[in-house]
Amino acid sequence: MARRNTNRRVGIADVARMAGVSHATVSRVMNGNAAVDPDIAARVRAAAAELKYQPNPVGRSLALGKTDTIGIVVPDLANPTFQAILRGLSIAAAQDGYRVLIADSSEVTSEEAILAGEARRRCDGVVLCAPRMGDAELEELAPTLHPLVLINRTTVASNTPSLSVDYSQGIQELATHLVSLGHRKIAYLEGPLHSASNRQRLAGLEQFQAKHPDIELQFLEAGSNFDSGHDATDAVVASGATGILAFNDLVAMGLLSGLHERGIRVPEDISVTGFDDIPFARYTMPPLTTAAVPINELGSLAWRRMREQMQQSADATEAEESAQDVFEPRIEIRRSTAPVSLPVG
Amino acid sequence: MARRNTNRRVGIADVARMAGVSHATVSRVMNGNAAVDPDIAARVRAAAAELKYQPNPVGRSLALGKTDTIGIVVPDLANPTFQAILRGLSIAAAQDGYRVLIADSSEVTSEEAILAGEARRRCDGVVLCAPRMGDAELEELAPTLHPLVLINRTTVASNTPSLSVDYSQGIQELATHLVSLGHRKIAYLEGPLHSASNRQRLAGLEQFQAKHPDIELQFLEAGSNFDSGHDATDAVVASGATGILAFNDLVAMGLLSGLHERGIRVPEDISVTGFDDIPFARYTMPPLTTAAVPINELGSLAWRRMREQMQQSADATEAEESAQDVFEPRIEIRRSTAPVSLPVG
DNA sequence: ACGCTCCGAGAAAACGCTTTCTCATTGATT
DNA sequence: AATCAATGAGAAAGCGTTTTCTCGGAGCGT
Repeated sequence: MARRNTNRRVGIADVARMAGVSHATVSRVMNGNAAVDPDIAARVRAAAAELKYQPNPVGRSLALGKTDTIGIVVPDLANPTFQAILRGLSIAAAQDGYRVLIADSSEVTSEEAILAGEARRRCDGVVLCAPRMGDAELEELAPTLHPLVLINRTTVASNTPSLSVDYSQGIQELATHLVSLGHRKIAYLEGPLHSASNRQRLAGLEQFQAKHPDIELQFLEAGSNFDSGHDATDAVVASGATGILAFNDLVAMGLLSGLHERGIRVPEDISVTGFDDIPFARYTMPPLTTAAVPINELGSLAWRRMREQMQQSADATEAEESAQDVFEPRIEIRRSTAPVSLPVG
Repeated sequence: MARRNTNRRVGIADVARMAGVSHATVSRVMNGNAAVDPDIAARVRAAAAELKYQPNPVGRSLALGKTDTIGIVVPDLANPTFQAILRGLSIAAAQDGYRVLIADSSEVTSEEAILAGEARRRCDGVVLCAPRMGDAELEELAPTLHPLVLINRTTVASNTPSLSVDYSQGIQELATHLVSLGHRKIAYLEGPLHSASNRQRLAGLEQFQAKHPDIELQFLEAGSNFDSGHDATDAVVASGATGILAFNDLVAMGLLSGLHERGIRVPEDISVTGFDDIPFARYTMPPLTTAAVPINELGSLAWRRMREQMQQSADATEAEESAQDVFEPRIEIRRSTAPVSLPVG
């Protein structure tokens, strides 16, 4: 015996007793599974209503082998990108009667695998955002998490869908935009060093450099949040670059603020670009030129891929090749970028 | 029988078989509950490790009568305030080994009660943010949700803790700040009409009016998001007010942007205040004068109250008077407010 | 050497539900 | 009128744990 019987919630047995039928019958009418005599069904329903009976989800989960819940693991819930993914996912999942369980790893990479595993055990599937997890660890982890959908990561086990943003392409377009405005000295404010999406941007810039050997491209350390952009202000000024590609909008905004404090005008003196097009990007002063990622769509597509995968593993039609969705960012030209001003002198 | 036995996950029975002991013993060593022979314990642990056994949380939940999960229902996950509460809650709860389950009512008030009930059944407790739910409905719902903690609402059933922000006080301080700058015509950009926190601000302004009968106070409809602030720009201009109290920072930012588009300078022509001090408030142009609510703290305190309550209902020490925490906003004077400019002429 | 106590492990019940299995009852068919 | 199929409800097993209950065996005292 597990718990004292005191204070029990109303259970299926109570309804059964009140309606004068067996548990089984109550279950049947609640789920509309098998044919049951209309009179009896009515009696059961009346009893259930009278007692305000609501099936215990834990019991159901155990019997059914599903929890109607999916987990999402994110590195940092303070990041607008993950907030937006979470939101898109949550809304889409809710439409199908699923809930989402959060696991915030607080940027502690070593916890991610554990959290993901735990989430998977509690839920019917996991959406994993783990930008800094090592590739090897991811490869090992992924099979144990199935159904799994990856965000901004891919795995060789090709039956796990992944959604990603083409950061390489986006950053190249932003860089090209700056060049088209006449900028010749460009600096990239790097994101976290081990972040997969930072690596993609670097790769994109390498391609860009190859195409534009005449452009002077510098790399400055920054990070992924507002403060790291703000802190990078001096380095930016020292670099002498006229066009700045920030890792993301947050970093760009921090930089904007730092430049403003030093009386450096944007875009007259320096052009700045962000990345992501978070909701606030259009309201900075000046409004931020950035690469727009349809992030809510990403959240809801994540759910769709998850659902597909849960269905096909229910059908036991295993190992189907899964979709690899890549979102092409669309650059959004606002007023933080402008033609380079004439060199003094 | 519920599911086909194919593809089963490794369960306690497998470990028991491998170690040559009973389920019970495995459970005992996994939980360190009773004394078990060190040799046997070692054998069990070895088997568990070998099979990578991880207890099924659903089974545990059923046996233990707890899920180690709490639910939070929010009206809109896009709102930075709720994002921050969620985050604070999630991090604090995680520290105690609890996870949080999200229920986003998407502003559909009629769904809130249902979502809350469902969340409660799935979880060990619920944090409820339901600013627009009717008082009567809340009174009826609250007892069924226990352990429950309310955000920005109170209930007469005084054994449910509630955390709230003193919006009345905050808005009065902001208004007083404007007055001290010489503003005599002030407009309040109202939030959603049925929102409890909007009502509190109105009440605060009523007190303010009583103290300052000479001030001309106008009420303009707006809403709770950026766009509603932006849309209210014309009305603001038409009102002739020189000091604007926006419902919250989002509305203020929208207004800032609208005013900027019309070439109206802030703070030279019009002073604007927000409410909440969301992270972006300090980075608007100009930085926004606002009332700072320690929102992360609110999230973590919500968890503490929840935990206290779960403990005391475990102790069966029922009906203890619960804490009603009210946070006093601290006004944060930035550059969106300034002395009123001399009337022309 | 016998009986008593104590320790520790297995058997089994319990958590709350779903679903298969089984069987009684009814209505139809020959 | 007697057999058969169909219908529908109850009994019971099963989901994966934890925990109580029970009991065998070892250690102790006399």
